[in-house]
This record gives sequence, C-alpha cells and structure tokens, in this order.
Amino acid sequence: MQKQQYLSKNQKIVLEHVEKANQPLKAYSILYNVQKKGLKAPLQVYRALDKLVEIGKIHKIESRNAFVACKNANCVVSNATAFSICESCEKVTEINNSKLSKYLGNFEDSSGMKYSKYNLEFFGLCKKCKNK
Amino acid sequence: MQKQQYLSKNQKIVLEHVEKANQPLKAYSILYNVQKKGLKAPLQVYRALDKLVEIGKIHKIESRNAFVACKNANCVVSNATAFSICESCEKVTEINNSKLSKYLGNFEDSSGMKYSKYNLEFFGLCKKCKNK
DNA sequence: TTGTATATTGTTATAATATAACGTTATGTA
DNA sequence: TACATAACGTTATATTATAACAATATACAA
Ligand SMILES: [Zn+2]
Ligand SMILES: [Zn+2]
Ligand SMILES: [Zn+2]
Ligand SMILES: [Zn+2]
Repeated sequence: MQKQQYLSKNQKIVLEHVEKANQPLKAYSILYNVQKKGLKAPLQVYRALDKLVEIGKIHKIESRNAFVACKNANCVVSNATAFSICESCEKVTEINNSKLSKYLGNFEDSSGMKYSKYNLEFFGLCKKCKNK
Repeated sequence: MQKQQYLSKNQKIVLEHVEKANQPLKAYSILYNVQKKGLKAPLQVYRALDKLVEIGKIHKIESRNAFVACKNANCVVSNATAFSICESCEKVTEINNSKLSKYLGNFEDSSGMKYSKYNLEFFGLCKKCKNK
C-alpha cells in the first residue's frame, strides 16, 4: 500500500473543522463539535489529528495541548514549526520566516546531534493586548 | 511580602528529587517517589513544580509533559529554553548556546510582537541511537 | 508586637487530556 | 483472488492537571 493520497472521511471532517476555526482548538472541543458528523469517541478525533499532524496539515501547540491548521504551503510535513503565542488573549500565529527556519534547520550544537525536526514557541503580548 | 528567598519544604523535596534524576521526570513519577517524604497528593507536586519552573530551577519539556532540572546557571528564570530530544531513547539535553539564545532573544517577526519568552525543542537521534 | 497581606500547605474530589485493546471494514496492489 | 496496510468503531482505562476549601506559615510595616 502506497502513501495515502487522499484524506479519509474522519480526517476530512476534523481538518475542515480545525481549518474553519482560525485558532487552536482542544481535542475535546473538536470532538464535541463534530459529533453531529458521526465521530463519537475521543479516539476517532485523536487518530485523525495524529495523521493530520504527521502530514503537516495540522500542528500541535504543545504548550497549550491544542491543534491549529497550517496555512503555510511549505509545511508539507511538521518538521519545522514556529509559533507566536499571546499570553493574554491566547492568540496563536504560525511564524513563517525563512531566515529563522534556515537558521534553525542548520543548527548544530556541540553534541554533534543532527536534528530532523524542531518546534519553537514564542510567548509575549500581541499588539492588541500590549495596548490595553 | 518580598520575592521568596528560600525554597519551601515541598519545593526543596521536589527539586532535590528532580535534580538527582538527570533526565526528565513525569509529575506522577515524582509524586510516587516523594511519598515517603510526606507529599501525598498530586497538587503538592504540581504546586512545587509550578514555582520551580517559574524561578527557572526546573524546566518543563512540553512535548513530553515532563520536568527536568536546569543545569545552566544563566537560567535565573525560564524565559529562554532550548532542548534536544532523542526520539529513540528520549534522552533530553538542555542546549546552552549563546549564539542561539542571542538570535532568538532578539528575534522579531513581521507582526511587530516583541517576545518575552521562548521555548525550543529539537528532535532527532542522539549519537548512541544513530549508531545502532 | 500586632496587624495585614501573601505564600504555602493539606485534603478531597474532579476535570481535562490521551491511549490500550479488541475486532471489523476499507483500500491498494500483486 | 489473496495479502498487507490503513482506517474505523467501540468500550474501558490511563495519564495529566486543576478546582475548591480550610488551615498554617512567613515577611514586613505600622
Ligand atoms: Zn505550518
Ligand atoms: Zn493578545
Ligand atoms: Zn535552564
Ligand atoms: Zn538516543
């Protein structure tokens, strides 16, 4: 069996829902909202999320245990992700900065370990919240 | 009341245990192991961890929900952390690289948001696991 | 030293996040 | 067809983390 070409039914349902949101969603909030479409159990959501994360359609915001759709055409796989997170309103934005990704993609430290993946999360206050 | 100068009893117990480990520990594993010292409930561990993370004595490895002691004298507060994580043996090392921290500390993206904190996690195979 | 504010503790219960284990059904390919 | 892999459905359970409440300890200023 070859690499999957199309998304399965559950994967499509979950991806569509997360894409509509424009912000990170929690797994159980996704579950609650796709129940009308037939997904009844957490595992159905988590499995779909796992696959979507694997292929880069969705990223997990680790510090928030939340999932957000990728809007960056370059993210074929989730191997280089960076986000800015507002600690006040929780707005999350995927950073798409070629200098940063180049820098981190080539980063090597003294251990000699070569990295195949990274995830970076910046925290601060977004423009809106800074001016409050 | 001023900034706390000394660690409290529970904070000391948890920190000592995590420092001995030399690797990230899960909160409930910490709990289990400090029960002989009188900490009985998850909250006692989580509260101590919260404080220790806040003051930079301990860092949380977000992708693993695990806690590791800081060995980097510069980490007075946990506002700039970077780790390498082996996806095979789960060995975690805190990266202490001044170029990297300088680069990320000064990073600004197009949104104009200035960051007060970041956490970076690199994934790959450590030397040992690469040669298996 | 007394009052006050804050930090920490102890405790029980519960919320939120995620996976194990099982059997079934669908899909791609030889 | 036969085979392997992927996805599905379902129930139960594991893991991670917090709510809520009452008590005690600590720092500091008046
Ligand atoms: Zn992306
Ligand atoms: Zn904000
Ligand atoms: Zn550190
Ligand atoms: Zn390793």
